[in-house]
Amino acid sequence: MKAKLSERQERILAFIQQFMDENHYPPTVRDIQYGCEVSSTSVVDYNLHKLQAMGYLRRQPEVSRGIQLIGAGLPDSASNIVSIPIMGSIAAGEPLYTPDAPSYARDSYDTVDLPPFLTGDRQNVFALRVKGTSMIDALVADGDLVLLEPATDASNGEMVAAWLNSREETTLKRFYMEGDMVRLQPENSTIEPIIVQAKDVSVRGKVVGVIRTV
Amino acid sequence: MKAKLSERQERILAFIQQFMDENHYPPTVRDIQYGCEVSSTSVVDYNLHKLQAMGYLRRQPEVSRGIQLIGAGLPDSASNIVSIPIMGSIAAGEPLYTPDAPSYARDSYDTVDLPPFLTGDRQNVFALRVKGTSMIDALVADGDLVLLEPATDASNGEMVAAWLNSREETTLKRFYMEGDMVRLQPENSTIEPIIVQAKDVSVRGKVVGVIRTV
DNA sequence: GTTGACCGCGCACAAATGCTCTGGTATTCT
DNA sequence: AGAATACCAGAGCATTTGTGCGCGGTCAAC
Repeated sequence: MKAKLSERQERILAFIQQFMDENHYPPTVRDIQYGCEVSSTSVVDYNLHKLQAMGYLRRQPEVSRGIQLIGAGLPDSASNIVSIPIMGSIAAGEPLYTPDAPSYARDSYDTVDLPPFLTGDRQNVFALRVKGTSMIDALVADGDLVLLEPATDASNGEMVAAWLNSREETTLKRFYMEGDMVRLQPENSTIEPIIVQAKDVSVRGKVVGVIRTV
Repeated sequence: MKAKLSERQERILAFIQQFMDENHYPPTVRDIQYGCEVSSTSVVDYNLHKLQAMGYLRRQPEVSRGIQLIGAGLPDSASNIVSIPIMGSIAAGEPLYTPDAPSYARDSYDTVDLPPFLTGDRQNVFALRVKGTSMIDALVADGDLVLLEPATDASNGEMVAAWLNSREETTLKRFYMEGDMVRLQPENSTIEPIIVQAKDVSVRGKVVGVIRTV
């Protein structure tokens, strides 16, 4: 089914992409015709049918601009994105975060748009900007963005953001409950774990992702 | 300028959003008419003009489906996503990657959809899945997704994917040219750098981002 | 009441647009 | 060579679709 594309088909495909980037709706047959210097709409129609048969796009019959590109054969479901608020930074102090703030209050924060595969089906995911290198043993660098799901407790082995009374700071570690002690294991196995009384540590959220840009 | 919306206008706005989520092109005036149970197209037109004047959307005159939502709060769900191919894995072996494959040949790979802030304006960004813990000194864990920009050389201090002849493996390090030697400095400062002859190392790409999901 | 802004309704026109029909030109197959 | 196939060109039809126009209703101000 995946035959090679003719030069004209390549061009049409590229044009559709460009068109949808510039305007935010699909082109008409005639848009493509002029944009690709084709002499007839029928040629465009012909090649669109070909491209559809090869799975590069989908068309809605009888509908103007009823073209949607199918990138990489994915049936388009991945195209919606979610806005995640960046609710402060995490370093030594406590990040400013109120778990049950109304969702509309998210408007007051910066946000990042992310594809849903990063958040799964979790609700109320938020992000924190990491300041400093204190999380380096959790494989998190200065400037990284950490995605968190609000939580107040965790299962063993989960990566959590935990508040340590003794140090008065929040840190990212793997969580292990051992009797009435809690072991906070760094992601980096060459670093020693922290073991504290359960009452001296409180979970703030579970880590669901880390994003680093350079 | 930001007047309050009538119930009908709210509904129209919501319908446009829903419509663009389901199909991936804007609705026609009549789509809105039937979708919002309005009795006439002129009413839709009237309200669309209103909404446009209030800055909720933009219309292209004389153009079918020439509607695009703007406006805060509504993440532009359809566009602003780039598809990045996952071109293999990086661990001990050489990742399979041909730099000048035609762009549509990307179809043969899995892809991830990412917002553009992760790639900047770089071209041909691709992704590699990290296998194993050998990159842990670069703050990269097993299963992470590394975003790379193709490159054959690098400036000092840049994070690169480098092939080491002596070890026959690709690794992620910061790149420093020092005379005819190259120092590959781990991101994690507690780990010692690798220093090799310049001829024994070849840069494969620059790291532009790291993504971790748990 | 009268006026006028605001909003809705129905209709109709003209442009935009998808699609088809006919015919042509290469290239490949038999 | 003849037939089949793939692709293109031009013209035109039928539907889709944006837009304008006339009319009616509501409501507050005067």
